[in-house]
Amino acid sequence: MPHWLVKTEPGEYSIDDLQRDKSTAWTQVRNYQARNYLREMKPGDEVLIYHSNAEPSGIVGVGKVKAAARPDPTQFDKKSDYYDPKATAENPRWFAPELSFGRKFRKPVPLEALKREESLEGLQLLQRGSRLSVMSVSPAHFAAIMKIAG
DNA sequence: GCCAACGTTGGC
DNA sequence: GCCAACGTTGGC
Repeated sequence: MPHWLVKTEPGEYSIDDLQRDKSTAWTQVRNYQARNYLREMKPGDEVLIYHSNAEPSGIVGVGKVKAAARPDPTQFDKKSDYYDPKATAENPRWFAPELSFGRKFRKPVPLEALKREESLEGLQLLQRGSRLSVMSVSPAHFAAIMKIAG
């Protein structure tokens, strides 16, 4: 079973917001590689939640895919910053799965700590210049992160 | 199809 | 706020 990691800026939408909402449509992703990962997500898949531009940035908890990706409604909303004039109802470009809250780590695992872990070598998040906001995580890396988080 | 210019991400 | 590293756009 694949595992995933999604980034979010806590000022925009934090894991606390997800906990409050119980689940949310993971909208507003506008990058093709990330989009492709979102479309691969299946109900039950586990998803690490990462806070970027945070103090400190790091993995703060875990959620679960509740429903596979459907067209992201923000692409059709002319008033949205995420409106995409090239997207149509027949041919949507962007997709959003429904993610549900799982648990919040007692202590976040900061990026600094992730970098120090030999067991996390090769993790996409840690690759130079990696800016992807959605990525896959190998079972071994996922297990290692859960172990660090306690 | 190349590539310069521009925009964005995200750590620091 | 800076800036490296990418991604995207658009002229040619």
